[in-house]
Amino acid sequence: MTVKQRAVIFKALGHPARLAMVDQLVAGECCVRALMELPQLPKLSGPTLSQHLLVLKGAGIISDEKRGKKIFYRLLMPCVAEMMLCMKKGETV
Amino acid sequence: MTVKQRAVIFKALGHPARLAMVDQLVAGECCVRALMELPQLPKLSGPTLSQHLLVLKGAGIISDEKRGKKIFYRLLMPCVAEMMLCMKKGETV
DNA sequence: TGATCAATTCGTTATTTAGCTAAATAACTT
DNA sequence: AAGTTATTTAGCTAAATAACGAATTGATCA
Repeated sequence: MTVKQRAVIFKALGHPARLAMVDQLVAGECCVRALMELPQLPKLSGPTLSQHLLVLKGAGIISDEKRGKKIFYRLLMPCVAEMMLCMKKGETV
Repeated sequence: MTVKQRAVIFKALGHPARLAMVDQLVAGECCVRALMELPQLPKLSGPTLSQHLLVLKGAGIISDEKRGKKIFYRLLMPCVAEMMLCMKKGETV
């Protein structure tokens, strides 16, 4: 993995809204509506969230799958999930 | 550790120049001149690098110490070092 | 003291990002 | 077929970021 590739991943995670969504996705897949209603997010518009999801997808962190009229997002990188848990605990940082 | 705090850290790591410098610091402390000459960095000016170092410092990822006329930077977060090694190997991601 | 080296701060410019509203698409429901 | 729900695309503005050269600071060396 090159420096550039890694930078794209970190950059994507470097926004509170995107990080909050990833936090949620660590617990399991979600549709956009559910992500929109997270209390940690400072109520952003639907389109704005959609853009953030696109950024995460572009970085390869999440994937989406359409089922019925909903689109479900899922975390692709287990390592990211571990990192999140580690950082949230505040251990070692 | 809150979402915002974590986002600041990821954001700081989300730039190729900063990530390349962190990569180098994983191996041990460095002065700015040494960091400027990293082959992975697309030759940026001194002032520009200085700003990037400030961002990393602001995020709490590195610290600096003046010794003689040089300033040495050092990595503060062991967890970040581990993450880097893990990602570079490309395992699990 | 004056020159030099290491790094930073300042002031400016170009680019990118974040957010919004309005409009469009896609799939279900009646 | 028309309406509803879920989400994205388009087009825009304001704010943040990245980069540079010039000037500045602080410490050593001659």
